Amino acid sequence: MKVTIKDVARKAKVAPSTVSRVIADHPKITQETKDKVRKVMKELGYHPNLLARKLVTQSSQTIGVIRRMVSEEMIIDPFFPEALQGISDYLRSENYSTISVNAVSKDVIFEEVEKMVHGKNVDGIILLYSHEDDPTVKFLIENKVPIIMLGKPTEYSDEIMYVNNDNVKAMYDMTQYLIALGHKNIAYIGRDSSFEVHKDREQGFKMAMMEANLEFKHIYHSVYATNSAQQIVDEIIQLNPRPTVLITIDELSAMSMMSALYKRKLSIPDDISIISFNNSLLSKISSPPLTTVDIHPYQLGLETAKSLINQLKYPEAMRHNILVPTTIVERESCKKI
Amino acid sequence: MKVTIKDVARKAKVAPSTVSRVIADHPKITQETKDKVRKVMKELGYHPNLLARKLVTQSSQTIGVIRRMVSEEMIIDPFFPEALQGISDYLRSENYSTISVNAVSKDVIFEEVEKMVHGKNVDGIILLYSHEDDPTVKFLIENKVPIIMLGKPTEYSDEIMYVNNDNVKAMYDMTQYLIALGHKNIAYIGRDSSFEVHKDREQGFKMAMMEANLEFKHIYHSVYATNSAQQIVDEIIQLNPRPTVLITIDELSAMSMMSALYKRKLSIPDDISIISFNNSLLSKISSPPLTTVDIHPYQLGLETAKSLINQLKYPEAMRHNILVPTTIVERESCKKI
DNA sequence: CTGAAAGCGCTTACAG
DNA sequence: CTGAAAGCGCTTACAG
Repeated sequence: MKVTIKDVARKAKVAPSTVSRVIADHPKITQETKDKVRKVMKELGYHPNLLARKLVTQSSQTIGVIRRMVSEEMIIDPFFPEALQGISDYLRSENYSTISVNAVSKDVIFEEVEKMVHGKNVDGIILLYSHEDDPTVKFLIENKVPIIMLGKPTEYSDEIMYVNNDNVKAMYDMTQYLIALGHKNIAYIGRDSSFEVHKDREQGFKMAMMEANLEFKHIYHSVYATNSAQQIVDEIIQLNPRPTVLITIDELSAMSMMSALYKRKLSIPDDISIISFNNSLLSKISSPPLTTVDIHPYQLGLETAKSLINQLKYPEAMRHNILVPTTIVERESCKKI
Repeated sequence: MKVTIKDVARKAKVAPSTVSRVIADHPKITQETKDKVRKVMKELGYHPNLLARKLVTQSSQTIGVIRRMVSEEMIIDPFFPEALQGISDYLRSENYSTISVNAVSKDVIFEEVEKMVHGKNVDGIILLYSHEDDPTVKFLIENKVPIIMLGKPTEYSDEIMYVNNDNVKAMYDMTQYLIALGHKNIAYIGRDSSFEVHKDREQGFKMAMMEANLEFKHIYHSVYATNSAQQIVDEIIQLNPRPTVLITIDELSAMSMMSALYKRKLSIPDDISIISFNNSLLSKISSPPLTTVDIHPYQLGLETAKSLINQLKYPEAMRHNILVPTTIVERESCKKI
């Protein structure tokens, strides 16, 4: 039933080592023997046992992709499937498999990562999140595991290569865009700033406002839950003067703000404008379609994977981080005033 | 640097086989030697090499999760991350890893599955899709790979165990619910019926309409692209009499319909009602929040994983399929008339 | 209760 | 250009 390299060798009347070399398409094997061996492999239905190969080559040809959700709801954020697709498409093209860990709990993540690193199950790790004081990062650095971060490292920033957007600039640009449209009273709805991305975005917002000599007093930090959105919206619409535009930092946040606004009988963008980040399909099909910053999640994922594979191939190469540019996509949720 | 079972054995003055038995917590090893060996493992920082173990035990302790997207946009459907989470949570609890394949192309999927099966990289496969004439399913059956399907098999239904909702009943119930609310003129927006789920839902709809002696002439098949949504909506609103409610079969479809309706200045649910399926966070935060059928994706995923692991543990056990019940969740997108 | 030995299915110096 | 041998790091009958 199970056919191994020995069976092939026997039937083709060569040594197992020769069969192995044929599989690897070793240049010094004659075409003749290659053909002969390959024919036998076909006949016997031989397929190499990858486990055995991994054991001897000491390489797992698989990459661990670690994702942490701060909240249960983050699971449906369209950023992740798109980034993950970029990662797995690239890894597949390089003949790597991906094994993924996704959890809310820091401890679960730590355990899983420890297990896969010590068990030699992965050649490298992609970290899809970045926040302060993360034991997993510490562990990976100490064990010299090749890693790359999609996002911006808070610690060990000299040792971790990363791929990211320039989030300060992205938000700076977006704010300038709003100002150019005539908006002066802008409300900013961010998120928990223990994540680097949110710190950066907030900073970009403040920079642009300061430069334009505008006040930035309406800064909120939403959590994913919907009632918090309603609460924020209710606060905002009672402000006098009322902000003319809401900046949200992802599509899920934008959607819940819109819901809350509709509930208060406000229409978008006639009564109030709203903009967001990501530009997944969700932005296109929302009502109305969202003006948004395209952060190119697929591209981010792809570059991240590429960068890690490069690290594995050329461990001595110069470290360098990659910034994927962002672009503003105009749709119908934001009007000129 | 690298510490193996031999190093531990030497330092603990026992045989490697004893160390191995300590790792496995073999009952016949005295507590004394266990303690001694474990102490040395700690001191040396020993961690078992999982690759080696897998090779000798002929088990990979990993499950392949295969997903096929009919369209690029399907990638952000919130059904999948929730189902996947259910799967990976369960697998982790049983000490299995998951390795995933996600692609649009049938050929890519087939190749990847072939590679992981032949390479002994997986102990079993979870199929997250079901449609006609799928070479991957054929391959898995022929190679006697343990599989389970989340969805309903079209072929080999005697050989494939599956976990599913009763989609006929789910849609039948929903249609009855709408009829009870006073809706008589109902438009149904389904999808490509080469997927089993869509056939079943459509059938449930027709059954309920027939039973109530209502006509069901407004049946559309949307694709994921937004312009098709606008087209369908434009057709529907010109009908005379105009349908009072739209049935959509997932949240993405619902969102794009709502967008298209808003563009034509119709308000939901005052001018027209809309209902959907899934009940992820998206339904809650949409504007207005969607009345929807909860198909319990997390539970579906969990049961699927559980069922596969059971198959692996007890290969001789009776096959049985699992149906996860659905529930209607009332929100604000559908009114009584 | 523990050890010596064989073996899982490959790859890769080392010879020739 | 190809083969014989050793070895990757474990587990598991088989002895004792």
